[in-house]
Amino acid sequence: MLGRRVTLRDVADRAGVHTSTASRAINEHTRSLVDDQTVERVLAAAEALGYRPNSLARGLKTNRTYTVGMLLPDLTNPLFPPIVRGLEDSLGAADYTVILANTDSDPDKEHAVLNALLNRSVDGLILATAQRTASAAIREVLDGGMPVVLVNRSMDDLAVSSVTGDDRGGVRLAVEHLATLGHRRIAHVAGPQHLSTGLARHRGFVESMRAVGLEVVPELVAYAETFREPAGAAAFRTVLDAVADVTAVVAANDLIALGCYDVLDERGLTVGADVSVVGFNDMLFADKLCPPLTTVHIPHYEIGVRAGQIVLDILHGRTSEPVQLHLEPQLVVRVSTGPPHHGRT
Amino acid sequence: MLGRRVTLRDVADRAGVHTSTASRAINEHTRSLVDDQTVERVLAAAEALGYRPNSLARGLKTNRTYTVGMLLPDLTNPLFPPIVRGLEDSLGAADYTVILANTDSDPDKEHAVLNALLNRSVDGLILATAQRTASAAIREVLDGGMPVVLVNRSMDDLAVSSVTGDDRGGVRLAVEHLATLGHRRIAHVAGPQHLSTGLARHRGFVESMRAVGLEVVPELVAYAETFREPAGAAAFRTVLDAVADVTAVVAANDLIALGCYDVLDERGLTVGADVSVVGFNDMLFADKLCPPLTTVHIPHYEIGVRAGQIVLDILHGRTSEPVQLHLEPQLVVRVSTGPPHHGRT
DNA sequence: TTGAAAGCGCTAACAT
DNA sequence: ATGTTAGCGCTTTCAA
Repeated sequence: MLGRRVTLRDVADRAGVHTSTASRAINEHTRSLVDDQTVERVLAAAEALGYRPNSLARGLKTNRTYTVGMLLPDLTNPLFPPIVRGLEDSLGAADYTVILANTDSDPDKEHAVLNALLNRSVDGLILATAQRTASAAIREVLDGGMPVVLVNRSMDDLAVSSVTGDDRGGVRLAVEHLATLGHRRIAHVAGPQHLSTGLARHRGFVESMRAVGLEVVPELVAYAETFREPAGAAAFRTVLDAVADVTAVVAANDLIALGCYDVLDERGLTVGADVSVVGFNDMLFADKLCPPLTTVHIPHYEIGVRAGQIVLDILHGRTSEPVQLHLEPQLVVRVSTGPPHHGRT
Repeated sequence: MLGRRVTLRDVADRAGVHTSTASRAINEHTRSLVDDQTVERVLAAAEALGYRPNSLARGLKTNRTYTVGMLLPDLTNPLFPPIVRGLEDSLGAADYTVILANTDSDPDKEHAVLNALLNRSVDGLILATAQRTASAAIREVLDGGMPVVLVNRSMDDLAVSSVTGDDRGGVRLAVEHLATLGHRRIAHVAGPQHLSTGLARHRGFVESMRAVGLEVVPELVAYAETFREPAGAAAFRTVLDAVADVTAVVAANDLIALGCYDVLDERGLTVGADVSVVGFNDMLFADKLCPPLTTVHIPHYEIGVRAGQIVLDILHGRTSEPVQLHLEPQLVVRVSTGPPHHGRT
């Protein structure tokens, strides 16, 4: 086993054919060009020798690496593993490999890892890091004609395909749920507004509040600087400090909801009984939290799957136009929401 | 930007040198062979043209891809993202890329994805999927001389390097904690015994119980078929059915601990107050569970970092012998443990 | 249906 | 210090 790797040449020799014939026999889509018996001999030889095609050589020749890069903020954020799995599963089925690169939401790092990906001649790019307006580096990639699909977040530029949850629709579900329970003073801890998710969920909040006949005073809305717990907590504190009779809050995501939990805890209030909290995403263990979180489920695995299919479509030239997919959200009612405690106006 | 990719040839032409000179100038470790002024001209030309080396061509020539493959059961398991991040961070710093492959703990799938990785000529392999005895496919890779590092789990074969938590020591911490609280009838829901983690934690349990002077009757130990919640629940049920006065349980990991939570819930018992539960790993959100889980923290990110360093050592030829690293665990006491409720014998 | 020949972009002897 | 040459393993015209 320490010997040289077996090459197509070895296979061809053993089968008594030329390498080009062996190549044709082994490559599914040229196989029809060669005699059935020859195919069999070649395949047998390949099998016997334990041949594995050298994908570098193939890629060098074909200008295809069968590799797709994915930029994401941080794999450690529970949002991403399911998306990545979906992507790997759909891309893997077509013999594509995905290479992950964490940016830690740092533009310099994004630039660096993007370059690393491009150096490896990825055939396409999945971006989970999109801002509403593209950075220069991303702009360049887009303009260069690289197949790109956005996941989770979209850009204002509709010329690039994206697969996201239905942010506005999802928040509507949350607001309607709370309104139905009898809440009237509903707060929103919004996410960063330079991200499509932060913006769309905020818009969804305002819209739906109006739709159910509730007033949105500015004090009911605070903006978290990031989608993480401490920022969510900080923002929610400002709301509680500003308005006394809040009975419910729609958090822009589950981590922000967790921040709201912390704040309520601090103030001796009980999540669910005193103040209802709704999250967004239905991340891993949302059902195991203290208390189990009512949240809007987004099919993250499927986001990955669909994104994979879209790059594949582009790569295989069977694409039409850029698409914006908004996958259907679903409200999951758990323990963090209930009727308002004191039925104030 | 739609034009042909710029090659070394283009750079060489612009700099007025031969491609081989350009190559030497661009490659850091041959740069000293060429005149300083020439280096400057080449680098300037590369910069101006936006040259990026074709890693396929380079790899084809050098037989190095600067790529390391990682086999893991499922990225979606909260155990792995931190390990992967650690790995990517340490490997990335040396310009290596990691390619992930999920096996879903399915031998056939493992075989398939392993092949996919080998086809890509990975320079090394990180295995988070190791069983105590290697499968034929893994054996073959090992025998072929591929640099391999095991993470999280090790093999009985000490000829292969591994980076794991200190399983036995970790469980000892858990048992001592419970014994100190006054527990005497302590159960163990063990993990699969064909995995080093399952075995070592079980051994650690038996050892430490003896060390603190407690008896281990067979009924106090049950074996979960997998490291997941339902299997943990099933196993714990058999313990509770067999022995009435259990006041605490050491779960082989956090997910199994969650299964124990479920069972106690079913039976109207309160975690912490009625029965203490200790987990293992300190996975994401272990502190947010209902109730927050007392568990043994394992530095997963660092496991990844160290594993990356070890492959790098092997790859750079500065390795000595295979090593077995056991990173130090730490008991994190939270709410799921407390003194036994009824002070029976 | 198969073979011959060229070449993808790069690196590494070898020669100068 | 630089150029010449060959070739990594594969695919793909082109010719037979």
